[in-house]
Amino acid sequence: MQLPEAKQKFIETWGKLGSEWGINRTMAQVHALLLVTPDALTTEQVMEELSISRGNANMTLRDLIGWGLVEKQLRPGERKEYFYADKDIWNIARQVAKERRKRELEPVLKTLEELVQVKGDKNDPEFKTFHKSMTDINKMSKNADRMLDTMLQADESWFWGSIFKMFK
Amino acid sequence: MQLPEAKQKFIETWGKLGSEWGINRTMAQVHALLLVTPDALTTEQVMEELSISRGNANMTLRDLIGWGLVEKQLRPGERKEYFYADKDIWNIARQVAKERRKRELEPVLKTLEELVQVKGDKNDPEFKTFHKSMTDINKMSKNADRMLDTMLQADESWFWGSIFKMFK
DNA sequence: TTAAACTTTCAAAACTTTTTGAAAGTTTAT
DNA sequence: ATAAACTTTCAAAAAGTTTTGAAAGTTTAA
Repeated sequence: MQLPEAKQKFIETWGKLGSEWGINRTMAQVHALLLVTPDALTTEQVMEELSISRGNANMTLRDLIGWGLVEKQLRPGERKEYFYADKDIWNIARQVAKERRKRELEPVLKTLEELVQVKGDKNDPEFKTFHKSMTDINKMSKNADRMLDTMLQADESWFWGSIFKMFK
Repeated sequence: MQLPEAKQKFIETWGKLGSEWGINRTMAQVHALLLVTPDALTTEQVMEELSISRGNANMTLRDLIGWGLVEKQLRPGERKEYFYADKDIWNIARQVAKERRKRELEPVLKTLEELVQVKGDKNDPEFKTFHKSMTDINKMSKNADRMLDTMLQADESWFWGSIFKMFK
């Protein structure tokens, strides 16, 4: 397989993976493109490479910046904006985990907290089952959340830090 | 908040979370319904409770069985099929992780393996960036995969087993 | 100023996914 | 063998999501 074909395949694969995990396909594709490109690209170049419209390219690039995955670069004497993706995969994973936790997990944790509080008749099986499920899910989510938090700060924690070094 | 309202809220929340993470909303909702219901339900009851069509209920229930989250129960002397969800949240999480790894991560790992092999000119920055990204992503994915695998078998591993006990 | 070079917006169109419901299929009891 | 009770299928419709592109907005240089 030659480089251009390989790039295409990577963009396609990354896009598919993204969409299966709730990330807009185009966003994942633009990210993939920037990941395999040594230097920063302009909106125009992204449009060109992926055959997408200006509006789409613009919105997607802004989203990627919002996710902390891409940065805008300005070059002295040039008006165009250039976009560059961090290529450290560990940073990328961290960043995505962080954002999704904030955007999607946190609101759920808040709701669960409420639902655990719901009072009812302790002899009613309906209530018992509901309460147990809420308590269990809440407990596990909180633990997962704490664990994620610890992992995200792994560099600062000797304990997880040393465990993760095994995997880096 | 009263029980029926709380149930509704949980079903809604679970459904939303599912769809944000690439799981069909209805499937997550049916699962949520079964999670807060002490006993097994029939297709008819699921249709009724969630106001969905027979076809949809049937397909969704079969999908849930395919994910290993729900089991079909048959009662002696009855023709109807009853559906029951495992309520152990640790099992649920394990099961979902296992399935998604198999369905979505494995194919990506296979493609990455190919892409790492792609040969090219070592002085071409295009090639260098591509190759480095592929190698890094591949390495991390493999590690994540190994880690997941270890976690899924945590019960059988003294090392992770003892770490996870802290979180259970 | 002005106009050229860019970026952003958003309503409408295209596309994708999910849902419906009626018809076909299957199983069981008699 | 029949028919009632139940489950499955799938084409068409609805719902949801993403993309387009032209127009509006902004910034900069002269």
